[in-house]
Amino acid sequence: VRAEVALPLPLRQTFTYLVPEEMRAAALPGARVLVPFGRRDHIGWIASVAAAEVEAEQGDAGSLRALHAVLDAEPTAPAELLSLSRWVADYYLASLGQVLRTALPSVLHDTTSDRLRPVPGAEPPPNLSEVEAEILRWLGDAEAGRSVTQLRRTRGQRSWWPAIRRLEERGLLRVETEPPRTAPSVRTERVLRITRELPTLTSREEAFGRAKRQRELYETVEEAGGSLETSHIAGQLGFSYPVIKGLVDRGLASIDTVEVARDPYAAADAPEGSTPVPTPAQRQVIDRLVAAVRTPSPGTFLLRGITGSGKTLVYLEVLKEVVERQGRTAIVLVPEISLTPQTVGRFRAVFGDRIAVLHSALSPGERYDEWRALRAGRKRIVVGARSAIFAPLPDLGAVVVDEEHEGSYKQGETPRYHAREVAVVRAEEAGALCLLGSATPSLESWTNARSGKYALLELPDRVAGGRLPEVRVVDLRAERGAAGDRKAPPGLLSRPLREAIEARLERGEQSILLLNRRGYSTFIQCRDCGEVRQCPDCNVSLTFHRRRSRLLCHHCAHQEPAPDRCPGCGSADLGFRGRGTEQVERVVGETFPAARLARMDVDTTSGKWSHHRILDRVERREVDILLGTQMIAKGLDFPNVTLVGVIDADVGINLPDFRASERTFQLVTQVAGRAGRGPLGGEVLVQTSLPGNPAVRCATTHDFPGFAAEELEHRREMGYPPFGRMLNLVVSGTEERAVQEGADEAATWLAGLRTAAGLGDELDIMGPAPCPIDRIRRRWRWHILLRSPRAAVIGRVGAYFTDRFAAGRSGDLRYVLDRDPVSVL
DNA sequence: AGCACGCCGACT
DNA sequence: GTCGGCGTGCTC
Repeated sequence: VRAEVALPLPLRQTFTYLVPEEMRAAALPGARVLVPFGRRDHIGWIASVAAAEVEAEQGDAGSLRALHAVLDAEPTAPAELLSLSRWVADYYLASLGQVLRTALPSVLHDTTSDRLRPVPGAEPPPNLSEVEAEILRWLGDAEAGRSVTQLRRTRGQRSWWPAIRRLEERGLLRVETEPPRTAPSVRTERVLRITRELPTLTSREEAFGRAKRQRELYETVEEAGGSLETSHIAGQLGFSYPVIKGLVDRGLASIDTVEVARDPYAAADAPEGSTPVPTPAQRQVIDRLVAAVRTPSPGTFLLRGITGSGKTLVYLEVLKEVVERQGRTAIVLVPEISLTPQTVGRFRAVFGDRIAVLHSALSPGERYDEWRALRAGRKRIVVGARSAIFAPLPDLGAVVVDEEHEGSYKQGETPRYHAREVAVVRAEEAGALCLLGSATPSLESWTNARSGKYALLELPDRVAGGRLPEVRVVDLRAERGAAGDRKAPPGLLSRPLREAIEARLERGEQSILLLNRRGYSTFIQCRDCGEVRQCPDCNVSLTFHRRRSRLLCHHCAHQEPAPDRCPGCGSADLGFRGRGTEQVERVVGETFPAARLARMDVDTTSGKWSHHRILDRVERREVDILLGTQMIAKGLDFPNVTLVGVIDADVGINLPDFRASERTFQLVTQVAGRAGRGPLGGEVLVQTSLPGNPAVRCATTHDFPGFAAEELEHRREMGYPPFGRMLNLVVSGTEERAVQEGADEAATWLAGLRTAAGLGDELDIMGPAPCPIDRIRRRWRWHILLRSPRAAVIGRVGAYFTDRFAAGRSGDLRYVLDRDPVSVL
């Protein structure tokens, strides 16, 4: 009997192994196996087992090797998941093994935890082979045993397993496969916590004197809500341990060993008050979905509900039908950033502990626990980000994809799948309902809904008679000319926005300010020689982060101290260009000294639960003005927020990416939706230099259909999605010349394929050209965009390219194929 | 992806 | 003269 085994390598073929007699019962498709591969062992998955008659035809068993072991009594990837993974692998041009690795908890395949233990008192026979003798010698009489990994490390990489098995058979040692570790009940972490507040500037100057880095660290921790994990401070944030110690020695902070912050999701409670009763509009939508979910193939629905229209209640009612009345299971996908205790709380209020939450802060063991609970049917609903689409739920009844337009559903590394598309396929295969929800649907889904491929449902009004907030456009071009407006740099806080904020402060209401750009200023330029400080490893300028007093690269981990003079010519006249959230924070702070500010962007939320800490403060009204990047645009529901200000709606609108306009529209619409969610009503001010731009104009008039119509027209002309399908092929390498030549070669090869396959006008090859960011992490990047009206053409060409062109090459050049790219930067 | 095998410069 | 660089090629 032979098994086809999928390995988590970038090789799309499967490998054939002989299945030893005693493993036959367990060697089922989807089971994990340990196999010898080249000189080492790998964990893979059985893709299929050859039937006896097929085997007879193949002959030649001589070159095949045998499985070392089947690691599962029951396959970890049930048939349903295996078939879904196959689809993902085929569609996104990855190997089945790579997909399974992403789909299943990492403890199942990360490293083998096999331990070798000597058998006490066993007498080694004289006829041992040299390898066998070596293993026994190495193992000695270590009672606790030693791992195969250790063996490899100390004795070298080679295939040890056959010898180990022989020794095991003769009773000279034992192999114990440890079950994957489950979550330790208590984990600890070292946390730096501010113990003394320094409210005034003078007190700060006194406290720190010339200790600049300590002050920067102090303020960084302060920003993150008063405490941060030391590992994070020393790692990602780039402070050294002496700086941490300095703060402690000064008596400003302490280091505590704490039991890990209890998972806030575990404690997420039901919100106060009873579950709302659906409005007639919601009722209608719910009824249609419930009717659908009672049929054998419910299909896919797109629910377009404006911000505040109560989509979550619709989800809850559908889940009640599926889980409570039908006894089936359900998946709810949410963008990672919206996975807040508040969101989870609403689900928990109804379904209690039948819900599993899969979020990024789970340890591998915790993730595995949740996974097993779902698989065993102990939990019936999973709420999670992208990869939760692979949750092992038996008898799936519904898949909900909230904020379906979100780009974060697309995975940025292999396999580059889009969870929304996988959701549609999985639901279809399972006979489950697929429900996509958004206030600003992706143009792909919108088009599918309009063409009838999906059913369209709409919630055009806010619940409880709430109205969409009034939007005022502030034309920055006019503002800039306005005389006498010298209180703030032009373009950051216009007079109308300033007055609006002031009014909120007076009334004790809250404001949200959006600027989708981190840091203080986007680049530093010498006013004398014009030099802009670039990242040494990427072709982008470094962003100045004032609090940390450092220049950071937003594309790699590079950071360096901020210069006080130009490194090129020595001039001290440095210009800080382009504004980010840090600068907004400073200007707003100076303009409204009494206001309590909170800033929320990746720099203030890098600690584990810091973004919940910030949002909690907003909820408790300890914050008057919340400002930040796109992470404040989604899902927040604070009734006391009556003002939303968009500092610069034009950020990103001119990126050389065909989705730039769509993203701008979505962002502005979504953030505008944060205003006026309570009885107090609300107002939105949008500052822009491009009031006529369709994305900006439609967002300010809450006009999704108008935007879609206009943008779709443009996409049609250009043959861009959803009218054409695309594949972005990125060639990268460390030698600029070689990358360009590699890209040329690839393009020529593709052009030849086009001719040979008679694809003529069905395949458009654009490029090669340097990627808009043409160097990242020392690798030069060129790309070729393939475009075709037919998805099948893209699929076939992509598969051909990976298997016939890219597979044959190794070395410095890498070829990455991104199907249905979300961004082509 | 690893990890081999295989041909040309700086070291004991 | 050997150690070691990383350029092709294969892994059931």
